Amino acid sequence: MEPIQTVKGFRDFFPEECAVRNYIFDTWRSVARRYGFMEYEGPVLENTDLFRKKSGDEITSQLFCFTTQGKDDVSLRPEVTPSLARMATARQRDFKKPIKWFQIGSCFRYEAPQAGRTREFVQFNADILGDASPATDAELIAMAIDVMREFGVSSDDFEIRLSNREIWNGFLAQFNITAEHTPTFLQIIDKIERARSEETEKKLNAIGLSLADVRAFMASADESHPAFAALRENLSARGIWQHVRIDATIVRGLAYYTGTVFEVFDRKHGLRAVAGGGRYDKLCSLMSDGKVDMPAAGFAMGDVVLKLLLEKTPGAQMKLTSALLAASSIDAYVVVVDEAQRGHALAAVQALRAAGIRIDYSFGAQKAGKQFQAAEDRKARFAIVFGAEYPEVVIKNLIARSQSSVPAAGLVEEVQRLLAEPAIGPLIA
RNA sequence: GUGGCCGUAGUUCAACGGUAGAGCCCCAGAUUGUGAUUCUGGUUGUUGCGGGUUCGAGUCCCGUCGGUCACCCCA
Repeated sequence: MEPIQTVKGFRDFFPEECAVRNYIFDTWRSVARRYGFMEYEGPVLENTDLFRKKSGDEITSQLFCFTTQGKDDVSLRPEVTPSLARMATARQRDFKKPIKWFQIGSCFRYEAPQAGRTREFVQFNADILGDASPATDAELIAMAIDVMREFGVSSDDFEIRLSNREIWNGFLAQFNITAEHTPTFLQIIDKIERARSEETEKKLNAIGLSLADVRAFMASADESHPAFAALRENLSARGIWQHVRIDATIVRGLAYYTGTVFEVFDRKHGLRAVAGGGRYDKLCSLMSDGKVDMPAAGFAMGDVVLKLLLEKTPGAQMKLTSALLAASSIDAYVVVVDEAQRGHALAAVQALRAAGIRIDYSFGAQKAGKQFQAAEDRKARFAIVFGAEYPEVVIKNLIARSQSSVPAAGLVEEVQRLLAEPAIGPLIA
């Protein structure tokens, strides 16, 4: 019989990987809450029309879509912004503005898996709706920066590449290029650093432009451009403008963005963008058929590229390792040396756990050596030994290799006292 | 969607077209109340799957599935 493998591009999370995933989620969540964002969640499965409405029919080739028994045409979500737009516009009068929401959840895209790209991935989404000011854009960029710093990724390792679609609109107007050419043009700009210049020149000529004009404009679009003035002032006041670099080639594909656009890039490893986002003032109107016209901006960060970056960045690697150890270790392992004391040991296990102490022990009779080895394997800080001397109980510090003895009646208090002391030894978080 | 490379024990990898192996891991013992080291023994494979060539295929060929990388795309 053929073994059943995971579906192409989907992942198992064994405890080791699951701990990494939890660490990433916890970090995202803690920064978002620090910024005063509220967590929400939408359905993983949506009517396919929701995504067609935003992006057009051709996008369905990269959707996980199928027809249900009830003949509904549905898709696993490739992103959460359409769901967010529906939710926010449906009840927008119930929420004071600005609406600051974040979300963490799986998304799905039917694409060829490769480095930094799977078919199932988790995105962190942060959005601010109902406020069109540059202060909103600044808040989102600041949060993106703080998320990276919270992971231990420094300015040596990442940067924010910032642009604004308005500056290209101004450029196109200056050369009297009609709006119908805008998508084509932005696609050319998106690829300008990767494509050969003859190709780019040819494509630009086709819509009445020249590469020299575009290059000249890009060189002029530095941080002194008026489109960046308010953002620059805001982020400078926070002391984080140095993370930002103006890069006019950032246009974010063909999406719904209308103003500020930015991406988070690693600076050393040539990875895909870690995060991307920007202002999308027309999307709510589009998704609500014009009923709700609400400005919005947001960004999304995926877990796959982020994890690659964390593993390649020494400072982030250290934080990750210590978080993993803290998550996987236990406080104490109860060693039953004299099986006659198992009842007393179980009572102590219950009492210690009730006090919030992380305890493990062996289910059956085991030689003492095995039990101490198990305590070591579980990265326990203490071993609590139940032997013939009961009601005296031995508490052994597995790091310092010292031991003491307490009456069973005072065990919980004594263990709490010992745990409150700073651990002596390496790598205890 | 296109192309390159890869697929052998739980894992990391060997094996000229000629009997499928090793390290690690795991389990047990040496060791009757203390973690290391060491030693001993043990479990595990239709060589991803399906065809073909051959006296004989893990090895060569075709297909397929999966992994990986690049291109396309990247909401």
